[in-house]
Order: sequence, then C-alpha cells, then structure tokens
Amino acid sequence: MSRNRVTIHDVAAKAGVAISSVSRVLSGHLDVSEKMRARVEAAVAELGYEPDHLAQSLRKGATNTIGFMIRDITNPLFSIVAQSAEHELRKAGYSTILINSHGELEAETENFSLFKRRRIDGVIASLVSEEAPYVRKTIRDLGAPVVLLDREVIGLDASAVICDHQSGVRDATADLIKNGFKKIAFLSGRKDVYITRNRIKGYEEALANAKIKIDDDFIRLGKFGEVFAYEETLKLFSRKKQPNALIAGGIGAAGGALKALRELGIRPGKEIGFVAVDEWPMFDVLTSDLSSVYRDPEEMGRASARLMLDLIAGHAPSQELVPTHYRPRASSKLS
Amino acid sequence: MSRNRVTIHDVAAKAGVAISSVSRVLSGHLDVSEKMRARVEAAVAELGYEPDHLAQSLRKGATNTIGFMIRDITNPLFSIVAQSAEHELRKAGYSTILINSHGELEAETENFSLFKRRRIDGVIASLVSEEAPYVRKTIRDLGAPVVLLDREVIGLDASAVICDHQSGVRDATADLIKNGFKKIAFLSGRKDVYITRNRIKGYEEALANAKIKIDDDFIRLGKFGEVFAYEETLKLFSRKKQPNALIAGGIGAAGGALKALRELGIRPGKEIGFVAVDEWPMFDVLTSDLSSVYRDPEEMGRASARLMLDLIAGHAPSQELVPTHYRPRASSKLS
DNA sequence: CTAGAATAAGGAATCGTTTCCAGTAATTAG
DNA sequence: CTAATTACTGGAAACGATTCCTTATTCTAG
Repeated sequence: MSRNRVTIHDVAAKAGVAISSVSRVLSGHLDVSEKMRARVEAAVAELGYEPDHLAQSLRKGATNTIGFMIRDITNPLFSIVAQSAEHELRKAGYSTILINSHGELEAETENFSLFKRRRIDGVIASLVSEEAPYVRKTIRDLGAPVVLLDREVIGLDASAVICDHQSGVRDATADLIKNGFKKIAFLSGRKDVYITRNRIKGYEEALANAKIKIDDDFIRLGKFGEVFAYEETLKLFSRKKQPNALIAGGIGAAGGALKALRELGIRPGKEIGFVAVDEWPMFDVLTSDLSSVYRDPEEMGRASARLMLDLIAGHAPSQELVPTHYRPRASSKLS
Repeated sequence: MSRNRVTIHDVAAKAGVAISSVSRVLSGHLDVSEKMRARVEAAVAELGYEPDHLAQSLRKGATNTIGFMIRDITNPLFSIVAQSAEHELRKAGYSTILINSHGELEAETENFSLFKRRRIDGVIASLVSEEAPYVRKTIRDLGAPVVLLDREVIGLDASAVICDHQSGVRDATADLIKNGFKKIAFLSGRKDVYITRNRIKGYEEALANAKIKIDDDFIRLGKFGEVFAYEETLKLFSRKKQPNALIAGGIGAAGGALKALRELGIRPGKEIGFVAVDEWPMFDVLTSDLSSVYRDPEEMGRASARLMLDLIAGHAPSQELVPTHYRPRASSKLS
C-alpha cells in the first residue's frame, strides 16, 4: 500500500544523477544545466515523484502549517472565520490544523502543547482566558507567531484581529432608546474578555448619551453559549423589575434568549425590543426580521491570515480593526 | 525564539546517557533500569523536553494526522460532523487537518495530493463526484485508508458512513400525503450522488405506496446550496401546475426554499406543506415549527472516526448506517 | 597556452527521532 | 568457578529531504 512511495533517491537513480542535483532542480536553483533539468524532470514525471513534506519540514525547520484554535467550530460565525483564514493561508502554501478548545482552559493548554510538538509555524487563536501572565507565558512557550482573535494584545508579543463591537452596540442601544425603550437588558459572555467589555462600553455610552441611569441588574454576564443566556433571560423576565428590551451578545446568547422568550410568550418587536449581536447563516431567512449588529466573518478570517503571514515574514506584531454595523430591522421597535 | 528548542541530545547530555537510552525510557520500553529511568526523567523534567513530532513521524512512518475534507465547513451539519470526528480521533492520539473542497473537483484533487505529500495516515471525505473510476484511482493514489461520508462504496477499497435518508424521507412524504397533500415537490442537490438518489427512493416509495403517480416536474435536482433551491422554488410556484407541498433536501436547499417562499408570500403550514431534510443549530428556536427529517451529525462524526481507526488498525473496510428520523411538526399540515 | 574565474555536479553532513546490533556487566545454572 | 544466559546500554544506521563544501570541468582573459 504505502510501499509504493517514491523518494528522491529513486528519481536520482532513474536519472543517473546525485540526489543533491534532483533537489536543486526541484527547488528551482540556478546552477543546473538544461540537460540536467530535463533528465530530472523526465524522471520525476515518469515516477510520479512528490517530495515528502515531512522530510522537508524536518530539514527546513518549517512545517507550513498553521494551528487554528477556537472555542467552538460549530459556531457558524467562527466556522466562517476559520474557513476564510484557511482559504487565505492555503493560497500562501500553508495548511491549517483546526482544533476546538471547547472554551476550556486545560484543553487550550493541551492544544498549545500539541501545536508546539508539531512545530506549527504559527497559531491563530481565540483564547479562553485573557489573563495577561497566562497569555504571555503561553505565547512565549509556543515559540511561534501568534494572532489572537478579538483580544487586546497590549504588552503581548502577538498580533490581533479586533472588532469594533462598541460602535455597533452603541448604535443598536441608541436606536432602541430612540424607539422608546429605556429599560434595556444586556446579555453577554465572560466579563473578563475584550469582546464583552467592548460591547458594554457601547451599551453604556449610548445610555450615558441619553442620560439614562445604568442599571446593573439589567447587565447579565457570565458565560458564552446558549444555556446561560436562556436561564438569564428567564430570570430577567420573571422578576418584578422587568426590562422592556434586550440585547443579546453573540450567536449562542441570541439563540438562548430567543428560546426563553418563546417559552415566555414574549415576541421580539411585539412585546419587547430585541437586538442580536452577530448574525448566523440565513439570518434573514430563518429569523423574523431581527435587528442585529453585524461584522464580516470572512474579513476577520482574511485579516487573521494576513497578520499571520506578516509575522512569519518577520514583521512586528500589529492589529487589524474590523468594523461592526448596526442593522435595524423590525425587532427593535414595537409594531 | 525557536532557538530554545530542546532535543533528545540535550536530555542525553544532561543525564549523561546515550540518546538511544532516552528514547527507550520515553517510549516505555521494558529494558531500562530504574536508575536510568529516574535520571532521564529528571533531565526531561528539568529541560522541559517534548519529543519533536516531525522527527518521530519521519522515523516511524506515521504522522498521527487524519485529513478531513468536506464541501463546506460552514454548513452547520458538516461542522458538527467534523468537530465530533476530530474529538474522537484526538482521543486516539490523532490530529485532524480540515479542508474545504468547495464542491469543486479540482480543489478536491489538489487536497488529496496535499494529504499525500503530508503523509496523512488516513482521509475522511465527503467526495464531490461519485464516479467510480475516479474515486478508485484517487483512493489508490493516496495509499492510505479512506472513509467516505454518505457515499456508496461498492467495489471500492474504503469504508463509509451512510445515512438512511430513504426511510426518513419516506415517512415525511407519507405524512404529507396523509395530511392531504398529493402534489408534493421534491428539491435536492446533484442527482449522481448517493444522498440524492437515496432520498428520492424514499420519496417515490411513499408515493407508490399511496398509489400517487410520480410527476417528474415536481422533482427538482441540480446543485446543493441555497441559490439553486431558491431559484427552483420560485419556478415551481410561478407556473400553472403548482405543487401544494415541498420537501427540501439539505440545509442549503431548505434555506433557499424558505427564502423564495417568503418572497412569494407562501407560508409553510398555512398555504403549503413543508418538510426540511436535515436540521441546523437552534432549529427549534429559529424556525417556526418546521417538520424535519433528522440525522445525528455527532454520531456521523463518531462513526467516521471509528471506521478510520479500524482501518488504521488493519481491519477490512466496512460500513456504518446512521438512521434518520422524521419529526413531524406544524409545517407538514395546514392549520 | 596557461592561470584564474565561473559553472556544474557529486559527496556528505544535518534535521531529531527510533530501532537494530553489539558489547559489557550482571545474573544464573551446571 | 566457569559457562551460558539475561539485562542494560551505547553506537550507528535509518527516515527523506536540503544545503554546504569540494572537486572536476569549461570558459575567459592575459
């Protein structure tokens, strides 16, 4: 089965030349005669030789492989980011190893160690924790370029793709206020990460602009994912002090919130105002006119790939900012 | 940066032993003395040594890497399959390289060649074409075990995970008939692949059972994906002879169909009967009570991983059948 | 026509492991 | 007490490429 592997030795033997000459021809080196090139290429063609990537990597010290680690591949936004990054990296000759961290710190650590053992050329990651010493140590130990998704990288030796959630959420909040909502609840994931902090900034900015007092009871932070949002939404709407609008930060959160609302018989755009932060595939088809804060996941993927290739080329770490756009639809006002 | 790489030589030097002994200790070989084991392990711990996976692979001839190739990672069903397979394979010590073929034959070919150069230990793939000679040649050239998703493997040297679409679609069709629909349109992707043929079997079986004549005008096959389904649905409902129910095969098809229906002002469960084949994340939340034919993507992933590990262990190719379940909800009868 | 440069090709070291083969030391049997 | 195993350990040859270093040849110039 794999016995039919043809190596550079076979090519050299067939062409009657040294293996170093075969290598030189294949790497497009200058100092080879026309005759040599022709003979070698004939032998290569005849034997169907393909260089062994493994041996090349070992010798060259580069694997042409990038690790891509995210919390959850099945999150449609992330899967688009991953696909787009993979596409872009492949054009530059890199393969991508995709790994889930399931949002767990230990899985993440194990993944980094795996990447290191595999001599990955770089890692694009959406980290679980943003705690600076941990991140710094992780990056140092890896010994390869790192691009972080949606994380601040101040004082870190890494590049980052960061999204301007703030302005999107600010505009969304302002629109809700404009439409008469004053008791706006805000739902998002872990509070110690950039994405959450940045969204809250936008939320608070809009409230401040409208001179509405911030009510901490309406800000529900905890975990990313459907379950947390579902439970928190149930709580929010089963107390005395109820909000009359809801901003759900993230795809999971929006799903969980919508599920809870459905069970409660509360309809977005009818009984409350509602904005989803992030969209999912067929957003316009599957949902009934939800207002949203949009960001382009393909651009995020491309940006992360660009940053990675820059780092590999030896450039200094840098950042790319991806904008967000508030898209008002039916759910952000009552009808 | 990567200058701090510590090799087995360093460990051997620090422990004052031969590198072969270090290797023996680390591989858990029997013939090492306690003293030797202790010294080596101390040195390993002190230096933080991790074996280079690349060198190991080159020497051992196995990369512990599986290639996973699908048409489209952003299809939520596939992304769950991929995640589940990755999870299962990782438990067995394998990493997964995930690659898109975008449904294009040339991309697929290129991917196989990439996998081969990387000496992948096996490939799990959802192939673009099912044309036997092509598939056979591809598998032979790869020289590594192959598991196909949703493909018949008769006469091929490969294992397969196949889904029993037929019975799910049959039940769905029968339910529509029972609810009074006789003009049931059926939408699916390429007609030369198992998944489409198998679904049609179920559709035709139910019609035959009910003694309803099959009307080829109502069977619309062509491409997977949203666009095709969207266009075909528009056509279906803008002719004289209109169906009064629709089965959409696949996530993309369901999305495209729903989009078209929305534009036409035709509501599933109101003006027509509707069944989606395959579900997507938050299916119950995002859609308004659509009937569906369900299959468990996690099980598909696990099954593909199991089959792959079996093949690697030297077992003969085999198949696993994943069942489908018709889940009637509001959209398959009028109200 | 010969010295020196330029060109082309071969040989060998190297990347970091594993594993086979010897050889030495320790153990047991006779 | 010596011979025959057995238990460890070190050395070296792979794995399949790249690349540096030589050396042989050809070319140009003086």
